[in-house]
Amino acid sequence: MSPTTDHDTLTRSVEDYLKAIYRLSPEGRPASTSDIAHLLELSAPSVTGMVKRLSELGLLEHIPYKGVQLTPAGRRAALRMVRRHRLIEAYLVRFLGYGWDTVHAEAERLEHAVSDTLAERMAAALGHPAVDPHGDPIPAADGSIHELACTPLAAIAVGQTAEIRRVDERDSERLRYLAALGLVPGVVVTLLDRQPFGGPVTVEARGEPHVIGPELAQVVLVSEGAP
Amino acid sequence: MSPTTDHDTLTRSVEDYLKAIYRLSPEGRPASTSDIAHLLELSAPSVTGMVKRLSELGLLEHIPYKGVQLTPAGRRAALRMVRRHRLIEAYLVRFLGYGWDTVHAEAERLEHAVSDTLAERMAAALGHPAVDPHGDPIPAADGSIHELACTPLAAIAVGQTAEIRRVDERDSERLRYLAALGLVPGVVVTLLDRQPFGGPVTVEARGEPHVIGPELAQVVLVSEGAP
DNA sequence: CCAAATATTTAGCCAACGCTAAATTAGCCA
DNA sequence: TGGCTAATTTAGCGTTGGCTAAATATTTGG
Repeated sequence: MSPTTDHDTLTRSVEDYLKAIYRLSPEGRPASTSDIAHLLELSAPSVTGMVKRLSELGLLEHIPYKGVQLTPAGRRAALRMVRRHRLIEAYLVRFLGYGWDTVHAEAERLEHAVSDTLAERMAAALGHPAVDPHGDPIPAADGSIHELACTPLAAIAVGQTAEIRRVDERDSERLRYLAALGLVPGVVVTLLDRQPFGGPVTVEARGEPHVIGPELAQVVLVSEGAP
Repeated sequence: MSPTTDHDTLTRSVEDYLKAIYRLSPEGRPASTSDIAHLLELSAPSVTGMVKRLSELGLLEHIPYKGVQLTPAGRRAALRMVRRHRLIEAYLVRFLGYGWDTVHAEAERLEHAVSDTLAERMAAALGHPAVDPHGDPIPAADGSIHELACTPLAAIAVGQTAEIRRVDERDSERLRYLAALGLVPGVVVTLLDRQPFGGPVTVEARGEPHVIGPELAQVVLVSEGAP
């Protein structure tokens, strides 16, 4: 209820900044100016300028040359955006024929336009899902979120079996490729082989072996718990 | 395919101006600066300024001190917004529990954020409806639209029977009141009485008589063709 | 421990879009 | 037709949120 918490006074840009800072550091560690600039594809001075305004709005704290941390109000606002984004993705995939590789861009625009009411109606229509189509957890309306403990596929031991939980959503090419291989959340995989020095790994999914590069194996998150 | 037709280069503001100008004159008569200003709740000088920019973008033609007319490109862009707006309203009422009195504000924001793809998917999910929940016709994707010939309820003859077709969507209070009276599109009414000098009219709807003021009777549009 | 490389901020600029106050034009009426 | 009023435009300004170039701080490697 503080004036800084008042939504709808937040600009599209402001919302993007808060979301970016949250993504860079969900735990609240300071995030660097240049990381924010890189993530939002903006120049570093633009970020410095906006950061100054956001800190005046009480949404974050800025220690010059050191970094930026969301205040509780900033974090709340960021989580609200994350919730919307993921609910929208889930809704579009479930009800409007979107694929997991195409929802991101649409959600990126819609998240700034939906009201709280609409977000909650979508949540209800979906049966209040816990995760979005990429396995990312959807924060609750009260701002609580539990990230489930995952490790990159690249990091598990050879011979180990695990379930795919979550895949970075941002590159649609990559998502299409992974879907073609059947490497989607819920699928159980076994690591058959790993080449040294950052080489490719071989995984078995649905009885089929696949060789995938290390950077892919880094963004596919799994958790142990073979059924 | 001309550069001026390229969508997504259009700002939220630009889209609002085009829509407003279209609403003020669907037939293409010149619209006045101050009418635009009034509709958008902006100052007249702001409108003059934007009008200059829009005419440089090739979206309208401006004869100073005379008025403004959409070019074909401007009209296309306006109709695209109108289509989205009405599809969104229809979708929200049909699938997400909105009432006809609450959809307008939500659609007003969403129309700027949905992609063509999403608009068409909503249209498909709805079965390509011809009208929105207020009876306003939804332009086709190719920009064609047929306004059905209607007369204000205030204008029909005493004793005449007609069907409610369309109600101005913008005032939710009014919409709620009309819904409470059962005066919604599809309902057949008979004009029982009209008081002179802009006095109230009495209509019968579903066997019940209702006395309504002249301004209400002006925004409820009917067409003759009692079943 | 200092210098070079890197990160960050400051300075100064621009475009979009809003505003008010003042000037101008149009339209009307005597 | 001349002037009054109302509509419209021009002038000048403010905010948001970008940018580049230059200055400054930090970090790192020799």
